[in-house]
Amino acid sequence: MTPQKPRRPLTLRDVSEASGVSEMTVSRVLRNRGDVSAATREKVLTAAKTLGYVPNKIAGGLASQRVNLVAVVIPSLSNLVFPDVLGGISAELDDTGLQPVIGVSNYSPAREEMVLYDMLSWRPSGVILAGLEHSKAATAMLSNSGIPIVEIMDTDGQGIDTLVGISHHRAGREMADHILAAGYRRIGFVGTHMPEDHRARKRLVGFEEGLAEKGVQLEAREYYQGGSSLLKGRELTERILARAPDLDFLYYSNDMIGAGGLLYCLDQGYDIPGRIGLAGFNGVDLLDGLPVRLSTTDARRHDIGRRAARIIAGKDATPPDRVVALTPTFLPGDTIRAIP
Amino acid sequence: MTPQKPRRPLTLRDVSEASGVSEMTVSRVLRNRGDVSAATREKVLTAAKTLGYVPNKIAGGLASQRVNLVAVVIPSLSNLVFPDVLGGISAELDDTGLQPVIGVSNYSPAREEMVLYDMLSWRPSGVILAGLEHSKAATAMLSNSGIPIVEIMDTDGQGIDTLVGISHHRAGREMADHILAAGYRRIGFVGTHMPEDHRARKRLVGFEEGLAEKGVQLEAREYYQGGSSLLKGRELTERILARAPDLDFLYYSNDMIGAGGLLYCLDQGYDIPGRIGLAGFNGVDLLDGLPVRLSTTDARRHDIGRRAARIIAGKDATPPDRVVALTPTFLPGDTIRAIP
DNA sequence: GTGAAAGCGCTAACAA
DNA sequence: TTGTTAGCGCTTTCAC
Repeated sequence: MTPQKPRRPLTLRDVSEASGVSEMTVSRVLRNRGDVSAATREKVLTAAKTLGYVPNKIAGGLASQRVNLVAVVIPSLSNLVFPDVLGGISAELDDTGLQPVIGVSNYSPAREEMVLYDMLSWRPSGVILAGLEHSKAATAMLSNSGIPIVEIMDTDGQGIDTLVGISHHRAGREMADHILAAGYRRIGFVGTHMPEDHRARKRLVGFEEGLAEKGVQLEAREYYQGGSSLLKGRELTERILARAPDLDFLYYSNDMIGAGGLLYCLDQGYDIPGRIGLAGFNGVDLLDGLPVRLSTTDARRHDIGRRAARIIAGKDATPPDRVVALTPTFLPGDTIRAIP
Repeated sequence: MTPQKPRRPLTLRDVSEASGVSEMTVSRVLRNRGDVSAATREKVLTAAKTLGYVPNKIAGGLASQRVNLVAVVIPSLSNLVFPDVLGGISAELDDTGLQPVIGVSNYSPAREEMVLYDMLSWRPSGVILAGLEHSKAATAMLSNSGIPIVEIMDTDGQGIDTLVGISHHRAGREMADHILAAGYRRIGFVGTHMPEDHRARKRLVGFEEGLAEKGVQLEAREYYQGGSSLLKGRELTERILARAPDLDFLYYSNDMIGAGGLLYCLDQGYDIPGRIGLAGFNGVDLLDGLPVRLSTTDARRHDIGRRAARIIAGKDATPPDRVVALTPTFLPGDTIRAIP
C-alpha cells in the first residue's frame, strides 16, 4: 500500500522483480491461469498490490488475440428505452468477464458506421446493435469482422448474423385489432418524423394493415421531430385534435408523448376512455404514477438485452434460424375501453 | 468493394501487399500523418477499402502508447441525470478524436473500483467520474495512473485532480432560503435512503442549515430505496402527509419523485402553492408538460459534461485551483408561492 | 510448478 | 516522400 510515484507506468517486469518471480508466472497469477503454488501466488499478489500494478490490456489483447469487450451500439441514451436494454445486457454479462462498451449513433446511419468502425478496431468479442437497417459499408464491415453480431429490437427483416427482438409490425397490428374490438373507429396517429426510426415505421405499417382489414383508415397523422417529452405530447395532441376534432382514438409512437397527450386530454376534460382512447408504446414504468395509466405495449426491452448478451457470452446456443422473436405484450392500462 | 472472406483478420501487411506500398506508408495514410504523395495515398485508400481493412487499435495503442479513449464512470443510466451529462461529454469530445467509454457503478463503491480498474487497464487518455467519494483503492489507482482525472457533479470536498460541478450544499441552502422567504415554515423532506448518494446528502445538510439559521427545523422526513419514479413519489407523499398532515412544504431529492408528489397533491385537491409548496432537484425537461411546473434547481448537467470533456481534451486550461464550480440556478416553476 | 524465447500488429525514430 | 529497424508489454508455446 505504498505505491511509488509512477513516472513510467508499471509493467509485469516490475512486479516480477519485486516478487522475485518470473514475468510468466506473474502473468499466470494475475490471470488465475495454470498451476501456481500457493506460496508464489501469495508473493505475486502482494507485490502487485503493493506497487499498485494495473495490467495493460492493450498488450495482453495483442498477445492473446482476445479482448473481453462487447461493443453495444444504440441510437440514443435519452430515449428511455435504451437504458433498459443496457440494463439487461450488463446484468447478463456481469459474471462472464465480458464488458459492454457503449456507442451512440444518434439515429444516424453515417454516425453508426463510424462508431462501428471505431469499435471494431478494438477487436471486441461481439457486437450488439439496435435495428436491422445499416449502411452498406457497415453491413459489410460487420459481416467480414468474423465476430458474433446480434441485431436487437426488431425481427421484421433480414439480419447479418443473429436477431433478438420483437416484431413491431405485429405489435402495431395487435394494437389495431384491440382498438377496433373495443369499438373505436375514428383513429389518429402521432409519431416521430424520423426517416431512420424504422421500428416506429413498421409499427405504423402493421397498425394500418390491421385497420384496413376491417375497412378502417387513419383519419389523421401528426409528426414531430426531435426528442420525445410530455410537452411535445401535449402540443401534438392539441394540434391533431384541432384538425380532426372527432377522433375517438390516438395511437402514439411512444409512451412519453402518449403520456403528454393523456395529460392534455385530462386537462381538457375529455372522458377517457369513453369519448377518446389513447395508447402508447414501450411499457415504460417510469410513468406509472400518472393520474391514469396509459394503455401500451411492452416492448420486452430488458429481455432483449439479456438474450442478446447471452448469445454473445455463449450461454445460449444460437437458435437454428438465427432469430429470437419475443412476444410484445399488450398492457391494458386505463385508456382503452373494455372490449364489449 | 469485393472483400475477401477473412479467415485471418486483415493486417497492414495485407494492405501493403495489395497496394505495393510499404507498411509504414500505409500506416501514415490511414492516420493522415506525415507527407504522402497524392498518388500513393490514393493507391493505399483504394486497397484498404477494397479489402475492407479495419485497423487494429490494440496494436496501434501498444506501439504508440496512446489511446483515444476517455473513461467515463457514472452511477446509473436509468437515473435521468446521467444521460444529460454524457450528452455534454460526447458533444464536446466529438471533434477531438477522443471517444468516451461508459462504465456504470450502480452507486456501489466496490463496483466503481472494479470498473475503474478495468478501464485503467486500457490506458485511456483521461477519466471522468461522478462524485468525490471513492474507495481508498480507487483513489490510489487514479492518483497513480498518471492520467488526467476529472471528478464531476460535486464540488463540496477534496478531489484527486480536477473537479467540475456544483455545490450541492449551496443548492440545498439556497432552496431553504427561498422557501423561507416565501413564507413556508412547516417543512418536510422526501429522499433516497442511499448511504452512497452523497450529493443528495449534502443538499439535505445545506438545506437544514439554511432552515436552522432562521430557527426552522424539518418536521418530517420520508426515505425510500431503489430507483425514482412517479409512483414512488406519490406513495411517499401520501405517507409523509399522513404522518404530518400540516406540512406546508415538501422538498424532494429529485424531480421524478417530486413530480409524483405533485400529481398526488393535485389529485387530493391541495391548493398548490398556497396550502402546500413543493420543490424538486435537477431541472429535467422531460417532465415539462405536467399540469403544473415543479419548482426545482437546475443542476447544470450538460454544462458539467462539457466542461469536464474540455479539460480532458485539453481545450481548457486546467483552472489554477483545479475546481470549476458552476452555479446551480433556481427554476421558479409554479409550486412555490411568490416571495411577498 | 516454473521459466525462456518468440511474436502479436502496429508506430517511433531514424535513414535514405 | 518513402522505407527500415526495433520494440511497445504482454501471452503462447514449449522446454525443463
